[in-house]
Amino acid sequence: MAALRDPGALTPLTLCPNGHAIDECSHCKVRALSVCSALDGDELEALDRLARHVAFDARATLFEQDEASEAVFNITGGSVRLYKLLPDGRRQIVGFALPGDFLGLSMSDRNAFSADALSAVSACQFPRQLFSDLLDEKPHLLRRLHTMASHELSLAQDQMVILGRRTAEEKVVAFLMGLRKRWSRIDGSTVHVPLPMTRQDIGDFLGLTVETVSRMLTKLAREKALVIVPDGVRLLDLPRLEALAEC
Amino acid sequence: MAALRDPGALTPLTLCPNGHAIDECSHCKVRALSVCSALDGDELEALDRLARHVAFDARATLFEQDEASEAVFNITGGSVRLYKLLPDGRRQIVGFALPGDFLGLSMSDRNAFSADALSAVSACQFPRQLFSDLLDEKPHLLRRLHTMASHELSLAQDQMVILGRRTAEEKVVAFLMGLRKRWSRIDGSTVHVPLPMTRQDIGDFLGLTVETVSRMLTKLAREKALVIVPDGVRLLDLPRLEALAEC
DNA sequence: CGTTGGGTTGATCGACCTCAATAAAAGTGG
DNA sequence: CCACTTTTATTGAGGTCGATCAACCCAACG
Repeated sequence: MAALRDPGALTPLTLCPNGHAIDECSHCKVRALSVCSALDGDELEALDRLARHVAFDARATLFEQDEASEAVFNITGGSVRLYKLLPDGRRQIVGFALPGDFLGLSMSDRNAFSADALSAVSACQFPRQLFSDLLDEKPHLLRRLHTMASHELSLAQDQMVILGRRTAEEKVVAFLMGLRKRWSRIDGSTVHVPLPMTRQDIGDFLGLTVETVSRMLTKLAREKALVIVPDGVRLLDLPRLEALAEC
Repeated sequence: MAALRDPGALTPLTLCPNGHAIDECSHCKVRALSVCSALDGDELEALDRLARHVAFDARATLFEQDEASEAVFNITGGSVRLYKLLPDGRRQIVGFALPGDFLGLSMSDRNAFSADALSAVSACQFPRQLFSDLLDEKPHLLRRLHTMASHELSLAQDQMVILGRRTAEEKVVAFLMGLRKRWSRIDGSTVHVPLPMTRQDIGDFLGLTVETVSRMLTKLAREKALVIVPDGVRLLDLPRLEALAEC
């Protein structure tokens, strides 16, 4: 695990040769959440032969918008920011990838967005074309991928409601509640919500400015709905927060 | 086709018995755009056995948010509004379905949104469970569905940029340009953009009020960037509009 | 006809943005 | 380990874009 913090690692590092990968997978903490779940021994083996276990330093780029897509990733640790840039510099973050999330669901040949590491990130990397070929051989894997893509689509539509029809306060609360739900599947935590991204990132995800995000968080803290802690928040008044996030 | 305008048709009508359905399909105008494309004879036949050709009057409901999903649809004519409602009545339209579009890509057992007809609509309807079973037998069909879902996801992410990081004017222009692109694949038109939805619908899609949508359209018309015509707009200054929509 | 549902236009208001200053935290190099 | 810089976060004052409220027009239709 020391390799994760290798200060020179601006490019992916192979943590272990493919020959040992089965061992890696059997220890994988996000197996049940990831694309690998619900695959039988045969399928998992085929998938595993394609996998390279890689790590990225915080701030490293996984891939960039409009570039040819060479690989797809299954995130096993850390968190990743996914965003689109407008020509004039305005930025919209389209999602944050957490452990268990899959990048490249669409299998398209060009990246629809950029992705970079918010913290040290570990991932399983698969060559895109080989992974795509495998999908044609393993319908079970394809079905799993489709289920994950459908879930992503559903989250994207929820985000549309948040962006289009909610107030600044509601946006921030909905964001926290949504993130809390996702973290809880990973680390089981209930009231502590780690925020590995900056206020600016949250703003660019919610269609707000940094200042407004900061103001809303302090307002919620002043009203004792939550406490701001180092690298995150602790939720205090869940009923009130759930009412604000509604549905 | 008279059945499409049957005034009593609040529930789906079968346009033809299943036995004739192959004939229906061979005449289908949106075949190349829809889920049916790129399927071989065997697959198309299996799909066809499940299909019921149905029609809805304008304003009819195809299905409602949170209800158990009983069927999936392939739209063959007309247009459909897809939306989510907040408990307090605020509405976010998550998309407009045009001919060739598929409703139910996610195959989930509950509808993530409501759908109702903006105009008279014709569609191929498939029982959800049977369609899902067919996906397990025909990987080719699943792959096609996944490709369509990925495309939807990409559109949803583009919409996030529009909702989160664009001005009212840019939103309206981006909406028109996006719709133009979609219509052009169906009817080949280039500068005429039919708008079967109300200004309110456009507002609820873009996160704006009716008044703002109306004001932006008149502004664009005043500046000779477009002309407002009955049931749509005609785009005049494409370079200017493309510049406003950027990327 | 009157009624109803869309659409447009104007006047006013307020939620959020912008600009600016400061504080706190995290690196960085000696 | 401590000065120094850089990045991130907070807070305040003032401005603006789009919302709200209200009036009116127009076409469709019973």
